[in-house]
Amino acid sequence: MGRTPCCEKEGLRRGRWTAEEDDKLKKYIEANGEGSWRSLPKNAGLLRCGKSCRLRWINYLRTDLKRGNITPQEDETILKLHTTLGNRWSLIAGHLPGRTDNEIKNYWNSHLSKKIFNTTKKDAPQKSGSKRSCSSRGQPNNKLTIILKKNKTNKTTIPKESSQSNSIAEEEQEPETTMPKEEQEPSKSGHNSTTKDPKIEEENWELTTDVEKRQNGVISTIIESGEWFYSAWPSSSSNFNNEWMNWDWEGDGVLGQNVCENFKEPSSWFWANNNTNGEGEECR
DNA sequence: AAATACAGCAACCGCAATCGA
DNA sequence: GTCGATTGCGGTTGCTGTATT
Repeated sequence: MGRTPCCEKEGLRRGRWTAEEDDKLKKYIEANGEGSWRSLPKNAGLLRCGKSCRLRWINYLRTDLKRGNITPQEDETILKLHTTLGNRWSLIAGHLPGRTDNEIKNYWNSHLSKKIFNTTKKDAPQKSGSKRSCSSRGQPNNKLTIILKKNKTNKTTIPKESSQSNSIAEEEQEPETTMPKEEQEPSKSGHNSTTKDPKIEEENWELTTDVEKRQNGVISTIIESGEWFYSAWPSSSSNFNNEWMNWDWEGDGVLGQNVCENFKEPSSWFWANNNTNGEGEECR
C-alpha cells in the first residue's frame, strides 16, 4: 500500500517559518517536551507537519544551539571528522556542541568541499562558469584521494617528528572535542590488526616504496614511510576506495585523507608524503 | 539603477532504522 | 516474527540576500 505519509499534506503550511510559528513550537516543546512529532503540530496549534516541526526545533529553536559563524577550530574539527567519518553529519555534529548536522552539512557543501577541491587550482576562477561547480551540486570528477594508514605490522602511533606534512591527521591542532574510540572505528564488527578488508587483495596494500601500480585500470601509489604508508588514487576508483575509508584496520582507522583536483600532476600524488621526501604540493 | 549571477542556508523529500503492538 | 507508525539521517531543492555587470 505504499508508504504512509508523515503527515497530511493538504492545508499545511510549507516554507519559511514565521516568528509566530516559532513561538508556538518553542512554547509547546518547553512545556511538553520533545517527541510525538506527529501529534505535536495539532496539539501546538500549528499548521505544519510533524517532520517540519522536528526539523525546525532541532536546527533552529533548540536553546543549546550555538549561533554564528563556524570558528577556525570547528572548521578543523569538521575536516578531521569528515576524514574519518565521511558524510555522517549527525556523528560529526555530535562532536561540535551547539552545532547541528544540517548546519555542518551546509558548511561542508558551501565552504569546505570547495576549499579542498580548489586547493590545487592555481587560477581557480570563480567568476564565470557553473554556479555549483564546486558545491554539492556538481563536484569535480578528477579527484585524488590520499589516505594514510598504519602499517599493519606496527602498533605504535604516528611519529610526531615526521609530522611536517600537510596531512590533515598530522597537521591539525587538538580539536576542542575528542572523538571517542568507537567512532573512529566505523566497523563495529570487532576487526583487529590481523583482519583485512576482504575486498582488497593483499598485493594491493602490501607495502611498496614509491611504486605506482595499476589496480583495475586505475593508477594507485603506495608509499612506505616507516611505520606508516600512504596510498593515493583517483577517487573515481571508489569501488574499493570507500571500503578503505571505512575500514578499521588497526584500531586507528584512516588517519588522513584529502582530495584535490589535477591528480595528473605528479607532485600532488605525494601530498601526504611531504615528511618523507620534502616535496609535494600543498593542497590546503 | 536594474538585471543577472552567485553563495549561503533553511527547509523539504525519501529512505532506512527503530519502536511497539 | 510481522507490520505499521515513528523517528532520524543524508541528499537535494529553492528561496533570499549579496555581489557583479
